[in-house]
Amino acid sequence: MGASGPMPTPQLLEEFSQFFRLLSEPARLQLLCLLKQGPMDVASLIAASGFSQSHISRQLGQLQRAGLVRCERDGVRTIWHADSDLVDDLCTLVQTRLKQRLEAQLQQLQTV
Amino acid sequence: MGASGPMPTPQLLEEFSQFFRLLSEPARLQLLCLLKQGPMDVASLIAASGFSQSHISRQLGQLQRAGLVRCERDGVRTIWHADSDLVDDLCTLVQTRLKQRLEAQLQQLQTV
DNA sequence: TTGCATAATGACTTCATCGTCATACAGCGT
DNA sequence: ACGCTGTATGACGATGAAGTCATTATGCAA
Repeated sequence: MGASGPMPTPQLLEEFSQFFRLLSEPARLQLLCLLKQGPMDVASLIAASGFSQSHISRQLGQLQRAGLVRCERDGVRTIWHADSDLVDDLCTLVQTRLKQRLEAQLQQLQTV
Repeated sequence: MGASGPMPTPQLLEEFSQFFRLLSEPARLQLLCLLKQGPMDVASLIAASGFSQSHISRQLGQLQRAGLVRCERDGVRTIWHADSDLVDDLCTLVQTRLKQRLEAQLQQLQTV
């Protein structure tokens, strides 16, 4: 009953944590959400986020290495695309959980 | 078609990233997985993980504040429980994605 | 070629968090 | 009361990543 799956290997734990670390930075999460709305070049990302050019470039690099975004050169510009629905799914799960917690806390207040 | 949900508010992005940050540490992930197997006291967690007592205590504190674990005192011992299936679900999603990526890379090698 | 615009990278500072050591706290037994 | 065991916490050094500035690479136009 309480039984659960096997313990993940240390390597897998490491990979999981590395992945989650990518999402642990609001800046990266925001870039991912912006790109989710549609492909954008860096200039547009700067305008939409307020971050510096080099900061954005670095974060996109990390996301690209993880396969969460990809880029396509258009002349002198670089158009970036979100390349996975995974992040949305993860955020949806987390959001549901956050809601449950707040509702539970609300109940507690009302009961007492 | 490519249309996606609305941009999350900055506060929500912050909450998401804080949550993912919790999972960005292999130690915490490991503790969560261990507790997933069943409730344990700190001594057992020390034996199973090899981490120091104070380190484990701190990590459990963070996980508790996020509602991912809860504890119950049994005399002088503290029994810790995993308190959510969320992490398993998140890891499952991530693992699926990692697998897809590796398979894609494998295909590339075979095609070329 | 030169000049201009866009994007990526090196070097650096700053800041947060891990992880440890030592200590304090809490509960049980004598 | 005291000691003993198990756990939590303050203080601190070390490590890693964020974010910026300056520079370099890349592509287009004249």
